[in-house]
Amino acid sequence: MAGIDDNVAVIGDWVPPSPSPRAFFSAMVGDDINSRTIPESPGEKRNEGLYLGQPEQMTTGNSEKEDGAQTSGVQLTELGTFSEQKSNFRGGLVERIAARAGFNAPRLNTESIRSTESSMNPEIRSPYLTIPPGFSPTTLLESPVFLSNLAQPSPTTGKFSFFPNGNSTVGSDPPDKSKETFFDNIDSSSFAFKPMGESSSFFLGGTSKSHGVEPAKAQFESRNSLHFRAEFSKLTTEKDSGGFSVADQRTFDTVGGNAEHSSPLAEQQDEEGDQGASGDSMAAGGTPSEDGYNWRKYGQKQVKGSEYPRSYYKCTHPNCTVKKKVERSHEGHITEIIYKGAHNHPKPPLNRRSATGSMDTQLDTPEQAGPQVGAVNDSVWAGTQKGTAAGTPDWRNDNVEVSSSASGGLGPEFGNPYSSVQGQSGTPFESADAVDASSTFSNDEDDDRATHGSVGYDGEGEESESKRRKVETYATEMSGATRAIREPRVVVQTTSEVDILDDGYRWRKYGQKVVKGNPNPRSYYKCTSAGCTVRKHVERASHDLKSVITTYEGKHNHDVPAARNSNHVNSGTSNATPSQAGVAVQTHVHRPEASQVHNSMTSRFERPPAFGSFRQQPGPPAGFSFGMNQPGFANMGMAGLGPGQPRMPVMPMHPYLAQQRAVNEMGLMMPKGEAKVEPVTEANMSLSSNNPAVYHHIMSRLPQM
DNA sequence: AGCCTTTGACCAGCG
DNA sequence: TCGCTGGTCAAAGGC
Repeated sequence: MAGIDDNVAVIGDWVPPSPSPRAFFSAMVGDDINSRTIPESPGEKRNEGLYLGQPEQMTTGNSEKEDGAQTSGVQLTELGTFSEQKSNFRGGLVERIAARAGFNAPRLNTESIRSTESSMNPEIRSPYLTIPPGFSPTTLLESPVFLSNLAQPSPTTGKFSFFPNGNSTVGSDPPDKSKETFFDNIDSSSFAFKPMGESSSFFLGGTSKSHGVEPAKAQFESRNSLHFRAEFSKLTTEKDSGGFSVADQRTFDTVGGNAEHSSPLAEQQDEEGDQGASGDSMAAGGTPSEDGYNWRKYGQKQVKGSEYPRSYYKCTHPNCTVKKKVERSHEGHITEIIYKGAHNHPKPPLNRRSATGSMDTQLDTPEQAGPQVGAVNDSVWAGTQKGTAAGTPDWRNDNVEVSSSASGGLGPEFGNPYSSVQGQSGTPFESADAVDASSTFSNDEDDDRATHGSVGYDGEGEESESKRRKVETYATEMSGATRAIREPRVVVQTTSEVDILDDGYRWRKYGQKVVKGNPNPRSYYKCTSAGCTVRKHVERASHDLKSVITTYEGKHNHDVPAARNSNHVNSGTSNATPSQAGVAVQTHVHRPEASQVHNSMTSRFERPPAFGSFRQQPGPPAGFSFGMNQPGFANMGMAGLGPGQPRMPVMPMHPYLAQQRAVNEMGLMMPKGEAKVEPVTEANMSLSSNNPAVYHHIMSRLPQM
């Protein structure tokens, strides 16, 4: 998450390159994806073309997870293309990101990627594999750009600005005015969560965050939609399992979860995640600028539980107290970014770093929203993202909003950015790499809290607490679990009543318990898909009953069930999930998230980007809800954007991205760049609903970035 | 000259 | 009370 605020959100900066959110929306809304006229940069277009162009493939892609080979094949192809394209772009994400971030984002190895992809196996895809060293999912998450592209600003990055901001332009083209208008409207109204900054999803549906980008390792926490946090925590299976005690004790399958995590794949992923994260993360977190804000490194040290050194950054803005912690792998990939506090100022002009790339700009935007807003909230690091404030221009407001209405804000914790976002109100997302579900759980509690807390929590006191929580959480996760294993964890916090439950996936409730710090019982769910180890737990935020915090753990190996996809928003309820209430919005969001989670988790990103938290506002804009809500591609699909249907403009971003966006909007930390990068998104948008595939693709890309 | 990074040391919280 | 750990400070150096 961007600073805490801003966490990760790398994405934001992208704005320029990527199509503006508006464009996306517009596209989504009105036009068929195909019809869309969003201009893209050549490179981008290509990507899109690739991805988008082949919705079917995308779909297939979805299957990828499940089907490794075939899909993978497709993906590979796409990915390969992708990567290549990226390279072509280069301006591409990586570069952009780097520029933005100020750091050098490792470039993707196309080759690597290809190979990885080629491997097709989900495993192979593991973030590591997939993600080129250069990319770290984390980065993406963090990178404001990413989000920003989406339009979501992330707290961290401050990009949250979301659509409104320059992001909208993203490069793309201006959709029809009508569309634009649409967006505009949306922006203003719909996106309450702008504040979210980090939380990714948000943006539209929270999805925005784009976590996608960062999948892996980084955990994202986006609490409310507002904030997103991307945190990377490694969970140990044991922890989870052990820690996890359910009051009800029904039967928790947690065990399995743990095991799962421990699975080689998981490990790989974790590792990858780390790597990827590092890479990406670097961009995101690593470089301060990634999120569009200017950071000054004031310290670095080796943290006990962490494999990599942790760098401490302060926002250089005069009165801004936002800080962020970034862990990078030796390779330079960002493995974790934690934002603390919310920016109380708009993102600085691109200037140097930001200037670096259009991407920066974009990134910035998104993140800004998030973290920035949160200024006040400095909750703990995690909270950084809090700032999330949703995309509102006023960071501060965001915070407020966020906190108050969870919905709105995402904590930036995740940096609010990313991560931090979590906070408050919004729905935070955490995507951590928790490998083990079980572990996750145990950790989750803490984590979640932390995350959430950070973001959301209003008062400073809360912040402090939240920080602690986060810190603790992280520490716990980090240390406890060996990071090695981290699985991506995504925490999505939605303000609304909506649960993430409806994420399009099928869930089986296997436990419920009251966790410390929250009088509200937490329900544990497992994905019912065969072979899928993804788990999630859902609980109401103690501070805001309206806020639902969903934490996803596990990877990913399958797409959203078709039916569900179709359900998406409207359907509202998801299978297992109880809450449907969220209604469309949530649904979208969730789904995306879920999908994201699944995908992302699986995806190479070491850390999954936070899924979006999208905070949806209690009442998602009607029109939007759909789009907005949709955090990720998945969402899109879910949204009912069928392949044939006009997709949501939302973009086809893959879940992560979406999430990121969300986050950004939330003000969370989403990774910026990548997502943004993505123009892809746009392209993605064009993609059909098959989000999963898209996600993957995107994911792939991102990392590459 | 200014800004940022690096890096060792210091401080505070916690068990 | 001690030790550990995380977070921060601040001098030195580089760009």
